[in-house]
This record gives sequence, C-alpha cells and structure tokens, in this order.
Amino acid sequence: MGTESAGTEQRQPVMADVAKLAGVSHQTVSRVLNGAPHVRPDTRERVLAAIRELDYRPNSAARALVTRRSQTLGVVSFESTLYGPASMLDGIEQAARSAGYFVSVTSLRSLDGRSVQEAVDRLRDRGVEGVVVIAPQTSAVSAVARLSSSVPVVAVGSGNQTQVPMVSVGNRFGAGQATGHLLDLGHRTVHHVAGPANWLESQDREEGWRSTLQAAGAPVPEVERGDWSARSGYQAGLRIAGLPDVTAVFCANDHMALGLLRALNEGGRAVPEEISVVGFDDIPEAAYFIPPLTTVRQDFGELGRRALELLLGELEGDARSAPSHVRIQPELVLRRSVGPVVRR
Amino acid sequence: MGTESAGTEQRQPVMADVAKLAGVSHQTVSRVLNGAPHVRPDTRERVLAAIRELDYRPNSAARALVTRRSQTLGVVSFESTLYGPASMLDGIEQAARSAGYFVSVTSLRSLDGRSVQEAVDRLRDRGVEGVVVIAPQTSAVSAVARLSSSVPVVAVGSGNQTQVPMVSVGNRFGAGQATGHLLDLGHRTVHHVAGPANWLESQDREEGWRSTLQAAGAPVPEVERGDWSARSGYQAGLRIAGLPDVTAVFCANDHMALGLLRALNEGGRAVPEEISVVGFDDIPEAAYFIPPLTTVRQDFGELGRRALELLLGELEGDARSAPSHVRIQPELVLRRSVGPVVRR
DNA sequence: ACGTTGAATGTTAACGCTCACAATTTCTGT
DNA sequence: ACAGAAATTGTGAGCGTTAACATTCAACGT
Repeated sequence: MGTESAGTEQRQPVMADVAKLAGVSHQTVSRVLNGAPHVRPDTRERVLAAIRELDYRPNSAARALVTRRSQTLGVVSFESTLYGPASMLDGIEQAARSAGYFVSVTSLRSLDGRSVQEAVDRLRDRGVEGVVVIAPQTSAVSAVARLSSSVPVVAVGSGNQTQVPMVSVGNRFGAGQATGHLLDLGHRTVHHVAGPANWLESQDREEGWRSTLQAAGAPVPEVERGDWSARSGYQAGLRIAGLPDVTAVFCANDHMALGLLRALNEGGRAVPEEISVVGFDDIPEAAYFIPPLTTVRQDFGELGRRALELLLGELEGDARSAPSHVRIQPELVLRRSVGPVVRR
Repeated sequence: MGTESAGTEQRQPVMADVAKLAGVSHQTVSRVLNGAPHVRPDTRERVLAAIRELDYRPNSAARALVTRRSQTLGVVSFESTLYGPASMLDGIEQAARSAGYFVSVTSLRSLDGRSVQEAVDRLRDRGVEGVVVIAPQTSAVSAVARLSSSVPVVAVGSGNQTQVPMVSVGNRFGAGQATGHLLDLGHRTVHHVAGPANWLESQDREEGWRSTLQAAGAPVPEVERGDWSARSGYQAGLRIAGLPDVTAVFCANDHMALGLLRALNEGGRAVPEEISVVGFDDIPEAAYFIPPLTTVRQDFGELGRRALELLLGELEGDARSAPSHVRIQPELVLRRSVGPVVRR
C-alpha cells in the first residue's frame, strides 16, 4: 500500500466529495450553500441530497480564510456573575445569533487599560469582526477610547464618552427621578449609598442625586460608599440606622438596598414608616424584598441588544449614518419601600 | 493602473512579509511563532523584531484550517441571567482561557432535545473542539446523552447520567443535610417548596428531602411547586402561611426562599420563631435576607472549572483514564432563619 | 583532512473553501 | 432556424498557515 491509502478512510467529507456524489463541480456546491443565483432547481436538489447523504458540514475555517469574515463577534465582560452584566451578555448573544454571528466571550478580573487592551487584542487575533466591551468603570472607558484596534469596538455602560460608539443608560436621569420622587413626598433631604468611586454608574447616579437635591434647595448629606454588594449596603445601613434624622435613602443598586433594609430592620427602623428606601436596577428579586423595593428599572437585555445593533451598524459600514451614542432611559418603579414623611 | 495595484496597499502583514523583512523563510517564522526547536537565538531575535515592527498577527483561520484545531470551546447555556448559570459560565471561561482556549457561547431559551442538538451542531459547525452543556433539565440531559456529535461533550448539572461525562452537584445530599438539620432541631416534619418538575435539580432536591423525612419516620407533606423565581416562592409562602402547623420549610433555591420570607412576613409568621426556613445555592445576597438565610452552598464557579477540566481531559485523549463523572458536594451554611421548635 | 552527524534553514505541497473568469448550455426574438 | 443574450456550470488560482521533506552548514571523531 502506498502513501495514498486506499478506500474506506473515515475522514470528514469535503465539498469535493459532495460535488462528486452530486455529479457537479465543487463550485456549484458552493453556490447552493451560499444561495447564489443561477442554479437550476433540480441540480440544487441533487446537491442538497448529496449533502444530506454525506452529512457534509462546511469547514468554517476554510471559509473564514478566504472570505476574511469569521462570523464571530467578541464580548469583553466584567464581573459577569452579576445580574446586570449577565443579562447584557445574554441580550448580546441573542441578538448576535439572530444576526448570524457567533459570540466569543472574555470575562475580565480587572478593568485597567492593559487588561482591556489585552482582551480586545486576544479577540482580534482570534479573528472577531467586532467587539462589545461592557465597560462600567472609568478606567475601562478611557481604555476603550484609546484602544488601538483594527476592528470596530462599541462600549456599553455609562458615561458621555463620544470617542467610541456606545450605548448607555440615563443613570443621572434615573437617580434624579428617584431623588425627586422622595423629595416630592415631603422628605427634607435624601441620603445616598453610592457604588464604588471608580465606576461610572456610581458617579452618574451620585451626580443625579446631588444635582436634584441642589436644584430643590435641599441639603446634601455625606454619601455612604459601598461596593455594590449587599454586605456593603448592610454596613452603610448600620451607620445610617444610627442617624436619627434620616428619612429617605437612595441606594445606587438593589443589592445594597437589600443590605440596607436588613440593617434598618435590625436597628428597629421601620421601612417605609420611618425611612423610605429606593434602589436601582430592578433586579427580579426587588419586588420580594421586605418591604418590596421602589427602584429604578433598567432593561439590561435591551442594553445588550442595542449595543449589538450599534456594532452591526459599524460593521455594515454605514458607520456615520447611525447615531453613535444610544441612550436608554430607565424608569422609576414604585413599590412599598417608599412613603410620605411621618412626623414622629 | 492594473488590477495588481502598486505599492503602498494597507493590507495586514502576513508571514511572508515578516520572513522577507527578517531575511528568512516563512517556515522559520512559523517555527519561531510555534516555539519549534532548532532556531538559532539570533535568527529568532531577528524574526521577533520583524514581527514587532510590522505588528504582525498570525491569521487564526489559516492556522485552524491546516492544524484542524480551532482553539475554541463551546458552551451551551440556559437561563444564563441566573446567578448559577452565570457563575458557571464565568468559571468555565476562566479555566478555558488559562488553558489557552477561547469560548463561544450559545444561550438557549428552551432546553428541549432539538434546541440542544441544534446548539451543539451550530457550535460544531463553527469548529469548536469540545462543548460544555449546562443542562439542568431532564430533557436536556437525555438530549445530551443521545447527542450525535463528533466532538467531545460534557455536561454540568445534576443527575446520575453515565452515558455522557459530567460534573454534578450532590443535590440529594445537600437537601438531606438541610432537612436533617431541621429535624434535629426538633421539627416534627419539614415542608418543601420544590422547583419545576422537569428540572433535575428539583427532582434530586425533592428526593433528598423526601428520603430524609422517610428515614426519620417523619410525615411527608404535600410539596409546593415553584419555578425558581421569588414570585413563585411568594405564592407558595402565601399558601404555607395559612397552614397553622407548619414549623419548617425547605426551599429548593434561595430566590424562592426570599419570596417565602416575604409572604411569611406579611402573614405575620415570625422566622425563625414560628417557622424555620432553609434555601439552596447560597447566592451572595442570602446572608442579607430578613432574617439571614440558612442555605446549602454550592460553588458554581468550581463547578464550571471542573467541567472544563473534564472536557480538557477528553480532548487530551486520555478519555478513559479520568473518571467521567465528577461530583461536588454542597455544604450547609447556618444562619438565623432556622431555629429550634418553639411550642406555642 | 574528510566523511558523518545533527543542527539550522529552505522548498513544496496541502488544508477546504470562494472568487474571477471561461466555457457551455438554454432561451429569446425575429 | 439563428444570432445574441442570459442562464447555468466548470476551471484555476489563491487565502495564510503548518507538515513533510530536502538542503545547507558547522562541528566532530578518526
């Protein structure tokens, strides 16, 4: 036996095999596969039958090599176990799939410039056609902004960055809504449990809160700072429970609000009778806190979908036709954790 | 100008360009890139310098085409916005990255056999070298079992399936721990809020609960059935709050426990004084429920990592050497939502 | 000094697909 | 019935990389 082994080798069928079986040229098979015009119905049928019979699968690497398109998009995520990022990722994936793309994920431990650059590079080397960066921190956004990349990149997060296309949430607006609602109910002022200082979401929500207070001529209390976790909300809550004149608290996210509620409960401060509490995000559990949490809803899935839409726009090349900054406004959801001021 | 345009075209550099600049053959460049032996240090240096100068990036499609290895793994996920799946995905991604693989995700809406098969096929067509299926439902597991696939597949979830390599959690064991702990505290029996009937997790936890009761000679109450959501736990809680002789409830997950706690609170049933509550999962928020929730902890990240490890084992070919079913035992975490029986 | 070895490098041929173009067939209208 | 157009099919040449083999070159022992 020579090097060219005989017969029944069990290798994956390739286009040529299909062509031979169908009695056509490989090019015709390619045409059928890609829905090219000018293929007679019966030849198409013959080719399809051959494909079925051999269970032929086109080799995506070969196709990618020649077309220079990988049909793959990259996502750089962060803290992807949190509800927000996970939902965005989900939204992105759904949208990508229905647009015919695959999604390669890289989830980061840290969002410093180098990590982001590295992640994007990795993805690019991999041949992705575009990248979505879930970039909630200041450092990440600036990293994305000065990213040297030959592939289109869009960011999703907060901020007013204009150097890179992005979709963002009206955090300032949402925080303003929350704060305003509390003021409207007669609260003299509103305390705030902020998120980490280097997150844009934190900054924007804090700013929305602050400016609303200032516009209303209300005093601006010292912020308590947490790290998004229920634990940190609890600790902030312990401190706040000790302040007798607090009647309203706006938490930068629902998890911290949960911790806060626990601390207030332990401290014997009734919600909402003594203290009103508002969160941010409207995670699915928020309606089942004790008491049910008034919060600012943002649709993470939608956020992801829009980000992908933006990216696809960039890819289609009509980069300048679509607006490169999409903003989604959140919405205040009223529940029982908020009430009017009751004079003691 | 002819078709062969002159000069300063801005196209990506390829291996040949590097070779020319370094004054070697493209094969030598390849050797340097792949760390092959027999390259003189100074030529290696020259090549690396050329690579840097041109900012050359190897084309992964070309490499994949010839090596038949895509350096990519697939993950089929489900309900990936939940804490559990999201954490597993995260664990998988981390592990994959450090093993030099990329991860392509597909997240499913439904887990029927066809969807799973379709997702795996999509991934396979894409050229992934292996697939992890996060398959918590009965239907998914059997789908995976009868999956016709030329790529290695491992599942992560519950169940005792032996036809496909998998890593699973000792749900029965965990549920038994929880139930046993309540019985030890003097509760006559333990009620159960189960998850959806078609999830393996549900079935196993229910079975662990039931068999522990039976072993202790305790009566087995009717189960309440939820859908994992806090909402469904709340509704179960409304019903349970109406039953005067309930003193202990084991919920199949923490979210339902949250809803239950809310319902009991509204119904004026004190936890743990009147009713003890135990959850499952130990999501990060569980410690901040009112009261803090006793629950069964499972390490989702570890689960994902182990699944990937298993998959890598399959890939290395020592398929039969490693055990093909890894089981991870969860652990009961004691908090204030549980107490001894207090006779009224 | 010289063949022999092994290290270092080069050459050629795939990998499986799409693109550009050539060749062939099948319709048109008159 | 026949030129010309249109539809349909085939041919050859890459895409950028690695694998297999061929070649060159320095070093060694005798």
